[in-house]
Amino acid sequence: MHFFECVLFILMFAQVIVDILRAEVDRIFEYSFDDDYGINLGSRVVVPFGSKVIEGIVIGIKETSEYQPEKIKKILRVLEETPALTDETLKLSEYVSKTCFVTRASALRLFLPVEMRKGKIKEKFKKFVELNCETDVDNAVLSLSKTAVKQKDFLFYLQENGKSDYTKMCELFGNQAIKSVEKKGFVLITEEKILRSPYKDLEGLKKEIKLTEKQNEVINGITNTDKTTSLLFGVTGSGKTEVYLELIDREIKKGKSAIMLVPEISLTPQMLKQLRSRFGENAAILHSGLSAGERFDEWWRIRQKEAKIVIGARSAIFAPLENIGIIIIDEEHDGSYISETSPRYTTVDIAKFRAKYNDAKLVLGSATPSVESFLLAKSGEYNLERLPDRINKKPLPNIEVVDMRKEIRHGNNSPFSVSLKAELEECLNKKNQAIIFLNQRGYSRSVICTECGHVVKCPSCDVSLTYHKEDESLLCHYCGAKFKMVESCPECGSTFLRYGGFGTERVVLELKKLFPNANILRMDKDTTQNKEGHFKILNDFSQRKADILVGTQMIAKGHDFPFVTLVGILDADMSLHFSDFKSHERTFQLLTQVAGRSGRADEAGKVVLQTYSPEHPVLMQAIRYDYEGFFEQENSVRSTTGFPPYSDIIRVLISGVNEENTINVVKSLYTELEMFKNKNADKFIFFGCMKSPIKKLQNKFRYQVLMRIKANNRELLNEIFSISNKYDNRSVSVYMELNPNNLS
DNA sequence: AGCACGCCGACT
DNA sequence: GTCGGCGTGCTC
Repeated sequence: MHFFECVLFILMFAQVIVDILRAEVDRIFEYSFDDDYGINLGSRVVVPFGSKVIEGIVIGIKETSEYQPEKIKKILRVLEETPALTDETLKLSEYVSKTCFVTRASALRLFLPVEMRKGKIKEKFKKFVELNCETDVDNAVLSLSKTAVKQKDFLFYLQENGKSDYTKMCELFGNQAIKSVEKKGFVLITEEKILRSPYKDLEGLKKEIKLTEKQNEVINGITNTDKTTSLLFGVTGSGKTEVYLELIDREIKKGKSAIMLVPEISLTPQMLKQLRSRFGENAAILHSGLSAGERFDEWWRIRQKEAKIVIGARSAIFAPLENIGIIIIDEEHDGSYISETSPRYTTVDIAKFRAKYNDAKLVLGSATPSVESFLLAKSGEYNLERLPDRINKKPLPNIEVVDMRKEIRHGNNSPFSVSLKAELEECLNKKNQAIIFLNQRGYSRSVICTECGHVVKCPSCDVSLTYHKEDESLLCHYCGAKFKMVESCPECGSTFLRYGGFGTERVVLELKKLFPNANILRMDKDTTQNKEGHFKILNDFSQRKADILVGTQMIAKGHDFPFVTLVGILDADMSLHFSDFKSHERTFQLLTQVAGRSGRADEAGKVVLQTYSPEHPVLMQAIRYDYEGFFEQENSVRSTTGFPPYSDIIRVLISGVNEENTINVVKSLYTELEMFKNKNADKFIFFGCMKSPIKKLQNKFRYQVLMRIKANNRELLNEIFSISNKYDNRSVSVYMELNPNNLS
C-alpha cells in the first residue's frame, strides 16, 4: 500500500449528531475526514467532543464547512464498515425527532441495538487452521526435526480432517506446535465471523398449509387494493396468522423483504417454530428475550441482507431492512405498540412512513381494532377486510354478568361471587381448567391504618404502596422502591392495619382455602421476572400441570388453552373508570380478549364477569361481542366531546426536585402558552394547568399543562413545542407529549 | 452529558 | 487563609 501514499486525499466534512441526549447539543457538529476513510452517510464514528471522546452518527457529508478551520476537529475512526443507518432510516429518524418532539440523538438510538453503543458487544470471531494449499504434507513432515512429534501428528490430522477449529487443535497438539508449523508456512490461521443465531435449532413440522376460501379472498383483497394500508378485522381464531404468512411468502418470492410485528407476549417458542419452519434462516427474530449478543447478531444479519424477514415486538419496526414489500402489525390495537418511554412513538405511524418510503403494503390485524383505525377503514382511507368466522367453528363463550354490589349487600366479602364459586367447583369436578383475571398484582393494593386512616405511601412518590406477602414487602409500582412491610402505622403507631383491594397473590391464597386440592398458578409481573418466565407458566398450564391460572393483563393474550372452560373476571370495571378517554376502548378490548380464552372444542365455555356497574353500556357490548355497536357509540362520544381521533391531546409535563423552582417555571410557561392560546382560540378545544395526578414521582414534583386542539395541526403542535422547549433547563425539565397513553 | 471556570460559605 | 459547594457556559 505504501507505494500509493503520494495520492492526495480530499478533505471532506461530516455532519455529526453526537450521542448525548440533551437539548443543548441537539444540533449538527462538523468534523473533517479524508475521503478514503470509509465514512458514509449513516456511519457510526468516534469523535473528540469538548474534552471527551464520544460516538456519533454521520447524517450529512459536505465538501466545505462554514466553521473556522482551526475549530474543526478530525473524526478519530469509523466504527463499522457498513453504515449502521440507511438512507431510509436516517430520514425516518428525522421524522421521529420532529413528530415525537425529541432530540435527533434520542431518535437515532431507536435504530441501533442497545448493545452496539459504547462498543459493548463485539462481533464474535472464531479461529480456524487449515493447510496452506501449497503444502505437501509428506515433504513438510520430512523437513521437521525428528523430535517434533506433535507437529507431525498435527499436519497429518489436518491432511485427514481439513480445516479445523483452532482452539480444539490447541487442546490436541498444544499451541507451541501449531505456532511453529504456522511459522514455517505450512498452515494458515484464519478468523471467521460467527453469528449467534437464536432458535436455530427450532425445526417445526413443515406442514402443508391449506387456506380457506375466505382466507384467499382476504389475501387477494389486500394484494390487489391500491390503498397502502389494509385493516384485517377478524375474530380470534379466524386464521389471521396464515394470511400473514402467505402475504409475506408472496413478497419474499418477489425479492422483497417483510416485517411482522406482534405483541411481545405472543413471541412464544411455538410461534417462532412456526416461522422458522416456513422461512428458515431467512427470518430474523428481535425481542427482549434474546441475549445481548444474539440481538446484535440478528441485527447485523438483517443489515447485511442475510435475513429478509423480521419478526419482533414493537421496536422491530426500526429494523435496518431495505426494499420492504410488506409490514404486518398483528393485534394492532394492543397498548404495547405505543412506547411508554421517550421517544413515545406510535408504531403504526412509523410503519406508515416506511410503507410509503418503500412503496410497500401495511396490514393491521385485530379482532377489536382501535377506534382510530376502524374509523379510517370505514371512511375509505384503509382497505377493510373481514374474517368473521372462527376456523374451528367453536362458539364464543357465554358471559354471565354478576352485580358485586348485591354480593356485598348479601354479606359476601370474598373476591368471588357465589356464582363464580359454583362455576369453579363444577369446572374442577369435570377436570377442566379455569382462568381468573384480575388487573392488580401483589397481595393488597394498599395498607390502611384502621385507627387514623393513614395510607402507607412511597416516600419519593405520591402513591400508595402495594403489599407483597411473598417477601413481606411494600412495593412502589411507580418507581420500583421496595420496603419492609410495616408492623404498625408509621403515623400513629397502631397495629390495627387493614388491606385495601385484592391483588393476584391474595386471590391465589383465597382460592387455596376454597379448593385445597386444586393446583394454582399465578402469572403476573412478579412471577415472570426471568426471561423464560411467561413461557414456563403458560406451558405448564397448557400441559395441565395446574387447574387454575390467576393473572393480570398478560394472561389475556398469548395462548389457546384447549381445556379451559371457565374464565372469571374479578373486577371488570377497574379500568373503566380511569379518567382518560381510552378507558372504554381498553376495557372493551380487554374483556373481549379475556373472554376469548374460554371454551373447548367439544364444550362451550363460560365467562363470569364481576362488576360494580353491571348496566354499563361498554360491558353490555362486550358480552354480546358487539364490536361494531361499541365502535359506533364510542366514535360518536369522541366526536361530540372532541377527543382523539377528532382532536390531539397535548400534555406538557413540568417536573423538578425543587418545588418552588418548578412552580416558577410552570407559571411563566403557562402565561406564555395562554397568550398563544388566546391568539388561536378557534383551534383550541381545551386549555388548563394542574398538578399531575401523581404529584410526586421519584422525588420530582410534577405539574402539567393540558391542551386539546383540533386534529392534524402540525404547525400548531410545533409552535406549542417550541414555546415549551424554551423552558426546559437543568433543574426543571419540560417535556411535551402528544396523545399520551395515560396522564399519571 | 461531562467538564472547566468562577464566585461565596465553614473548616484543618 | 483555602477547600469545595454547584450555577453557568461550551463542546464542531
